[in-house]
Amino acid sequence: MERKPTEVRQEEIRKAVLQIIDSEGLHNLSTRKLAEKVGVTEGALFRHFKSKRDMLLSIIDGVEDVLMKSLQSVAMSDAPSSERLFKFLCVHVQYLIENKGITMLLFSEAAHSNDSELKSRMLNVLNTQKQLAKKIIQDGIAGGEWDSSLQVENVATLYMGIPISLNIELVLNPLGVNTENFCKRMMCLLERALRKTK
Amino acid sequence: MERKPTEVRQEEIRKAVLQIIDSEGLHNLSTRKLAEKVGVTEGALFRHFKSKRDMLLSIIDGVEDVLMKSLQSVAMSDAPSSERLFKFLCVHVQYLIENKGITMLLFSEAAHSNDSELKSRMLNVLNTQKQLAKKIIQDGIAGGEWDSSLQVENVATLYMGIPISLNIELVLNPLGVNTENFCKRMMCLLERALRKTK
DNA sequence: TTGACTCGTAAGTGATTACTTGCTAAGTTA
DNA sequence: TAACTTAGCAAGTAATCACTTACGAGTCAA
Repeated sequence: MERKPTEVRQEEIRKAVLQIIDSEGLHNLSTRKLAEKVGVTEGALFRHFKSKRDMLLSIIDGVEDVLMKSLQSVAMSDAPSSERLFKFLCVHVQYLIENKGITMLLFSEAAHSNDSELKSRMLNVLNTQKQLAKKIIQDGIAGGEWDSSLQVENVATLYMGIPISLNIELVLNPLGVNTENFCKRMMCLLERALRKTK
Repeated sequence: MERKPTEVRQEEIRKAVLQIIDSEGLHNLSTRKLAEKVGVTEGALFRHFKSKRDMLLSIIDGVEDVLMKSLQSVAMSDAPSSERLFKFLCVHVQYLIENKGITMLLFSEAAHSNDSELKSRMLNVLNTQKQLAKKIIQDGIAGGEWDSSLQVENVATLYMGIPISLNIELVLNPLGVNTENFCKRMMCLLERALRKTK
């Protein structure tokens, strides 16, 4: 029976939640499995979070504090647009790789949660990601880097599929995905789509 | 108490399963909700499928028989590659719009199911989609339509994100997505990425 | 030393899960 | 019409769900 301060256990629980979602899916996330993974009894979990829902909300807090702030600062920087877009994609993908359950949690809860606070916060994260991507693309077009006949909205829609493409890759090919180069390979295609028609 | 032949009820049940997955997610698909939606008791469901698992397997049967066969025939046709790719995307997207729970079911079960038959069939569907897309792209490059410096694999990865981008759009913007033009808008960007660098 | 506080356990709680049982009436065939 | 099959119902089942309760043991300040 190992005792740890509540902040440490909370972090362990959040990590375990994401691990279970990543490996078994949200519908297999039970407090029993979670307790087993953390190495405590079910009762102990509720010492640190008042409900399962609160664990998920705490995870979103982390996404907003870490990922969204980074994305925001990249999108608002004054680097050239193509550099910004690449950096944006890298930060985005890196975070999803290091926090593997997030993609499914975000996507699944944004679409299907019957908890309106949870749902709206998930939707907000997705929507903000898209708006930031749009800003970069818009800047690149206005600044003459990219083709002015492009529709910003469409490029942003295409962009939003990319992080999930990575998840599909990892599922189809769990061993051999080159996550290092993933961003470069996708950025190369985005650049081709964005460049000016001469 | 309305009696219907088992084939009719089976189809009603499959539709109801997908409706629930689409609107509330796989983790909210219970036999209770399902029975309510179909308009029978829970017991009656098990007259037509021997388990909940069997309902999902029957849905995959449909995906393989209808969607995959159509995609196959489009990919193998002798039309120009850009026409084939557009048709491929249209057939793909059209099916997902008409069977709205499929995307989440495919994606979620392929990644997370602990049922190995279910999982491998879902993976097979995703993998086949990607392989067919690769064939079209490869043909277009070999035939001189598209740029020979492109990596087929990367374009196919990008392609696989597009149907899910549609889902994200529908979630972010449940009323106002122009699904009519979605394929055209995405195809336009794909064409830009694929065209030759002069 | 005592008393408060914190983090843990074991053993519950009622609700919900997928699924089964025993029965009945409608439809079909002999 | 009688016999059989099919598709429905109401009322169960054990298992699992998220969560609670009552209690104990370590830490630390007064």
